[in-house]
Amino acid sequence: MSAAFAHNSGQNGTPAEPPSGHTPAQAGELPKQYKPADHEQRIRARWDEAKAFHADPQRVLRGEAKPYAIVIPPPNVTDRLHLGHALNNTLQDVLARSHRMMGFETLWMPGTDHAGIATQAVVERRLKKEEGISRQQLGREKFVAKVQAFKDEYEKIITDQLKLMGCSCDWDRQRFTMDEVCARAVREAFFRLFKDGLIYRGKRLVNWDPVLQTAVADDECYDEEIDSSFYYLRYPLREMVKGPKGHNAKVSAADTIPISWNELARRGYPGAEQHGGEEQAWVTVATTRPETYLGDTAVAINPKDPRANSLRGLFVELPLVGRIIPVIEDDYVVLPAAMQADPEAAKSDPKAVFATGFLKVTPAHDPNDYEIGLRHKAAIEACGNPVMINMLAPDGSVSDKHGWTDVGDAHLFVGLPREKARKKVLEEFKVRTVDNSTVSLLAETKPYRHSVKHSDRSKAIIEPYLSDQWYVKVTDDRLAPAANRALVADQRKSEQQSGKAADGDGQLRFYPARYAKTYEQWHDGIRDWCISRQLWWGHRVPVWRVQLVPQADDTAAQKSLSLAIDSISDALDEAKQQGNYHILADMARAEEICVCVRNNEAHVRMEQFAKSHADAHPTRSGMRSLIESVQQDTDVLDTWFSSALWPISTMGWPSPQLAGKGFEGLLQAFNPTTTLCTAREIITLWVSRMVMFERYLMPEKWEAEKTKPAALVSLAENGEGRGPLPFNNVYIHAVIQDGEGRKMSKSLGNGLDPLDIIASHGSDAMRFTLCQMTTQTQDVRMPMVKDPATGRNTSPKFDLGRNFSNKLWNAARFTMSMLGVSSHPTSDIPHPTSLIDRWMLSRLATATKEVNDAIGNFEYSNYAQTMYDLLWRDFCDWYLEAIKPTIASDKSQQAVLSTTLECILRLLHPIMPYVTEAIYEQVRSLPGGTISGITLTPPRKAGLLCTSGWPIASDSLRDSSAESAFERTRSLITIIREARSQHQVPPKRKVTLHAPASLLKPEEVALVQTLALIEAIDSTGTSPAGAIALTFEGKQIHLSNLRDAAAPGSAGADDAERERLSKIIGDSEKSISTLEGRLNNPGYAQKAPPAMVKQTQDQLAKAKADRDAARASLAALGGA
RNA sequence: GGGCGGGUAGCUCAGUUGGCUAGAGCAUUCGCUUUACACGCGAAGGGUCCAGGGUUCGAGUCCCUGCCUGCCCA
Repeated sequence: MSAAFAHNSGQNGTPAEPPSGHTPAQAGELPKQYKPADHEQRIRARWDEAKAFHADPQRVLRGEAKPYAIVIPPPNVTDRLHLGHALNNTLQDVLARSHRMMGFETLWMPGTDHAGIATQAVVERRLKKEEGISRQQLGREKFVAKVQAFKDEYEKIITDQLKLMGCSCDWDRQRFTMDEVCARAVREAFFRLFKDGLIYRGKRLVNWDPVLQTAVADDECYDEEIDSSFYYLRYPLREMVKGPKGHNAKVSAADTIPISWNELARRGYPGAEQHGGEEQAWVTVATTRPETYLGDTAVAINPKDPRANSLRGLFVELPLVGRIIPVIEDDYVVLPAAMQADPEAAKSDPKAVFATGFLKVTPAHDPNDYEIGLRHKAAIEACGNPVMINMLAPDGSVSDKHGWTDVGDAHLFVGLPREKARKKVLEEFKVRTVDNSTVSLLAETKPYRHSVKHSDRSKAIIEPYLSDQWYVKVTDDRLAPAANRALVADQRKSEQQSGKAADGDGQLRFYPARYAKTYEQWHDGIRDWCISRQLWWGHRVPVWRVQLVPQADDTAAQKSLSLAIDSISDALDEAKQQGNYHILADMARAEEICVCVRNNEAHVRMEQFAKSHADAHPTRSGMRSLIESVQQDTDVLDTWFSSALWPISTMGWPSPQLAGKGFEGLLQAFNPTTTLCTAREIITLWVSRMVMFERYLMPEKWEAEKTKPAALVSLAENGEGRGPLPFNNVYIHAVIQDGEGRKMSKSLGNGLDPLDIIASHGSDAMRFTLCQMTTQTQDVRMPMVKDPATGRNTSPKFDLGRNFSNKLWNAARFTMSMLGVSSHPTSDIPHPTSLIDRWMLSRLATATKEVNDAIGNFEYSNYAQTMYDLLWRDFCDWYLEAIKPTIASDKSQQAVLSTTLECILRLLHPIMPYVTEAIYEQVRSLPGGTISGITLTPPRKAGLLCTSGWPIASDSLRDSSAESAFERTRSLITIIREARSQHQVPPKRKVTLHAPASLLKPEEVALVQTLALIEAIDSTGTSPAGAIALTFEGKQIHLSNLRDAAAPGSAGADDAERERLSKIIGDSEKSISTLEGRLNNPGYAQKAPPAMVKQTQDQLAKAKADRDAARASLAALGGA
């Protein structure tokens, strides 16, 4: 089957496998190779039919099972899943499946995220490409319908991908961040935060994408260097001649006069005398964005600048605009390199090199200037200017419609896009001069390469832009600080430092622990969260804005405001609505009333109110004379707002009753969820917000609340940020990079599609490999190659998992063939006493413990590696090979074989669900028998392995004497194998071992015979000529009968033997010198633990014995 | 600028409280159509554990400094 076939299947949703009509074959008929495509679809169908992954909250509430819950980090519907998703979801599935088998009532909640800006951008691009129109041309309603259709398409692709990966999600409960259940949660959360004053509207500088025309978050931007220039503009200096006009009245040029260089010189301005005496003086500002001068409201100088003193109290006039703005002093201004304390050092700072010491201050168009503007509000406003003057339209063109009023002669720039405006400004400055002089307003231009913020989605250069946005006041003690208090004590910095429990109250734990620090520091430096986006795809802000008719004076305005509020309340019948509205108005400004609606019913009423207002006859008095317009806020919420509610919204919060039938008891049973499994950049974007919201929105006494009968549980109470956590553990996994350590991305073409891997290697192989590479580091590399046959990317790393699946398959095939031929076991199986069986059970018990520890600590690589060694090394290489002669007749051994295989299947199932389930179909009907000390609880549903019990292996099975005895036998076998290989003994030839009878017990002899191909052991104490000598535990033993006497090649046998012995002597001597060196160190015997010294002495004795024996053999050969 | 990782065999990575004469898989070499598996079996070669200091009887592991590299936050 081809990769292309499977790939298509992902898109149309048809499972990848060809129709097989497969019924479980008899053991003997199983094919030699495990073909994933022959099984995966059938297995998945069996899981689905049995509803094997459907969680029942009632079992938890009745106390029949403990809960285990994971919510999926909802993938964006923007695109199909990549390998990072495959990793993330495999890790979750391993947790879900293992805990389900351990007896927990396990809920893995699936779903997808609407991904506001990302999805809108993709659909907009599609629309432009396919239909050649913009979303504005299509209109909001039709556009949203298009996005909805796109979402449906990708939601299906993603769901199918997850299913093909084998994810054991509770598919009946699948959610989408914009479905009705989640939307209810969003409205409720917004309402409560709004009512409690934790959501506000404010004019701030945001990252503005002028192409998509929306605010974007920092994480939706990237920095990229561009070639640009520093432009040096001259602003003519003036001084005020008239006294203060009224309070903050506009100062005009007429209120000021030009100031000359002579006057500046008189004021002590260094170097003023070098300029033209009575000509008007100027200052030079350096900028990369000259067009923004239209919005300048000050010019700043560093107070340490020697020129500052003489300029204090002066002004500049903005050319063409004519605006008079003050010279202010602010530490932020970078001093030119020459003025700095260490001019040489300053030369490495490009800003200092390019600086003039004067900074144009444009608060509405630069974040630093914004801060400066706020610091010097009084000085700026004294000139009659607002601190912020916005001179751009949302599309990035120069505009006098968005807050810029004193246009003056600058009208020639209005309407120009950013780039054209820049050119035009430079042209105008170049040809104009400072009054009364010949000095050009444009001093010079210097090329400058610097980093500029771009929008991820449109690639446009970000414009810092002043606009009205909604904010969540996360700095409030009930939000970010409460999130930090949620950390467990030993992961909190403050408590680690003080050594005592401070105000922490939570159980939130990060794995690996270092990420707690990332989390804590994020909250320490957090700023209020801008939650509004000027998009069409998302949850619309549930606030209606009521504009009032302007009134003649403040008193009238306030009166009209009160009347309007009353009339709105009446219209909405607020009293009967039981607090479903929150009406907010700024009494001082009295221009607008905000009505926040809590639910859909309230929304509909508000809609009707708006309609009735619009329909009202203009001449009628009453409401119409008070209210100008009524409309819902057009913004939508940041995607993370709905994501932040995911753990509770998916379970029906705020109203399981309204959410529907399947939601009863879900929150009570599964909240807080157990573990969140995600990537590290998500700590700040998502983890933090989920903790803040849930702690704030859920009832403070949730532990007590959730034990009440369902009907009495109240979800409507706000805590003070002391509510329950959304999850107790946060596991942060690695990021998969390509072979060169680069991020996988579409543009680099180095990404891997999970479905391609599944098609070429099988789902289990992919999962095993991903687990195996998941260590505690932060990045893992995945070398990628293009498959020439399919043209698709793949990686040879997945061969590991494919080979391992196949190994398991064949081990099972062999086991079945062995047990299939035997008669059914009697009811009383003797306790296994043979060395090899005791050894196998001991290894099994040890591995089980290691796997349990690994799962508990999220050590996926250890888990996979332990299973690899158990199955491949212990079970296949040694156990299966060793039992071949005895298995057919040994009932006890049959039970060990059968039980061990079943334990391996169960232990491996969470990582490799398909192949283990497929084998289990066969194994269940095999004769076996139980082994005391091993508990294998039968499946709960439909005989499925995925619902069977996790194996329990008693510690009593761990048998150190069996392990050491086997270890000793194994080393003898290895020595013999090495000698055979070096002497090129034909692989099938059985040789003769000459060794004392006391060396090995009979069952050990049997193992050596089987595994090293020994025909017989000769204990007569003699060995024939031509026998070779081996050293085992410092004693000489011999091997003979290596080949037929007449066989060719025997002539060279002595040389081979000499070479072999020389190597042993060399290796031994190297060891001897290392070990002697250690023992001769005087401090060693005195300070090292005695057991350590003893061990070294033993090692030395053995090395010496090995060397001496090899020397003796070499001498006997007549060698050097 | 602040924080967090990584640097060990040709490649990808393990190496948990210091005890190591440093491991695995892949790749390489040699031998095998061994009736579970060639997606396999047996054997072999391959390392200045980034560099330099320090602590210690003993350092891949702990401490300091530096270099390279990646990520997150500003």
